Amino acid sequence: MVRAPCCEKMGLKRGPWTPEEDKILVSHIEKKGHENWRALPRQAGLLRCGKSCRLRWTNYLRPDIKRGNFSREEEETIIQLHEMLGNRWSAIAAKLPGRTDNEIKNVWHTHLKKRLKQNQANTEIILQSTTSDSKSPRQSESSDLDILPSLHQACAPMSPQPSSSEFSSLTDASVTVNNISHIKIDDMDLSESFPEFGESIWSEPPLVKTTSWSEPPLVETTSNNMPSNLLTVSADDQSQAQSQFNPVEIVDLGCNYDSIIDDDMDFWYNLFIRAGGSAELSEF
DNA sequence: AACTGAATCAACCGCATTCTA
DNA sequence: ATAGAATGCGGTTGATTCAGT
Repeated sequence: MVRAPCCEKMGLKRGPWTPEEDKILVSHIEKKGHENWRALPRQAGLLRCGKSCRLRWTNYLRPDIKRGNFSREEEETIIQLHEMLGNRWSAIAAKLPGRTDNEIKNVWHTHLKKRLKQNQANTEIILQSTTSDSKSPRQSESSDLDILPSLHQACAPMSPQPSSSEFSSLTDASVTVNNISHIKIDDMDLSESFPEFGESIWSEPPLVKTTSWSEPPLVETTSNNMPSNLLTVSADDQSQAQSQFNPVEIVDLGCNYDSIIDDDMDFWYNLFIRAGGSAELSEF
């Protein structure tokens, strides 16, 4: 049995809004504001519930609403923010002036989710082809990082595609500190992806650090508990060879790994995904 | 032209959270 | 401190439009 809708129960109108109703609502809000949504329809003379009026105003009638198709930039922003925030549509909408949570949610479900799925499928195909060729001498001698260019191509719609020369500069830029390889990811502009953390933490290019599975998770952070620009990537444990990507560990100096709260974990996890990784959180 | 399935998007529902008396 | 009201939010629905046959 379905619970009767509140509007119907009270003899109020439901369904699509008419232009007349829109006019009444807009002119009432322009004159008196919307301090009390519950009382508003009665004051305005509308046969609607307050909830319906609020929704109509916030999703359609608000003067600052931007109509029309989403730009590529807006879509990229949604994808990046969704990686960080998940289905927190209102939080995502807050970063996109003129767009509503409802609109963003719709775009996500109708366009972006499909696109990401396609990207993921492309990635899997590429990875399968790279692992199935493992008998070739060149492949067996190569570093796990060799998959990065093809991985990047698979993710192309999500991020700018580096040229082959850019990729060679990527690997050329690797350095070794304490027997750990650090590879710069030059093509990622993480300051755009995570602007709320300020410019300071992105002042250095992000690094990917390769290490072995046998090592305990490194924990490395800056003094203000902000994320450092290091990710730790396993490179040499054969038992993990079937894994599609190198596992990435959180690098957070001086901070108790266990004490990282859920939101922080989300941040790190999303940062890892931005770096091209793919893993369940439990793998950490 | 008619039909059908897919895509789109406005609107609703109900739970969670915040506010207020 | 607490209960009820108000509001916010995310998931879902269903009417409409579009594209393919």
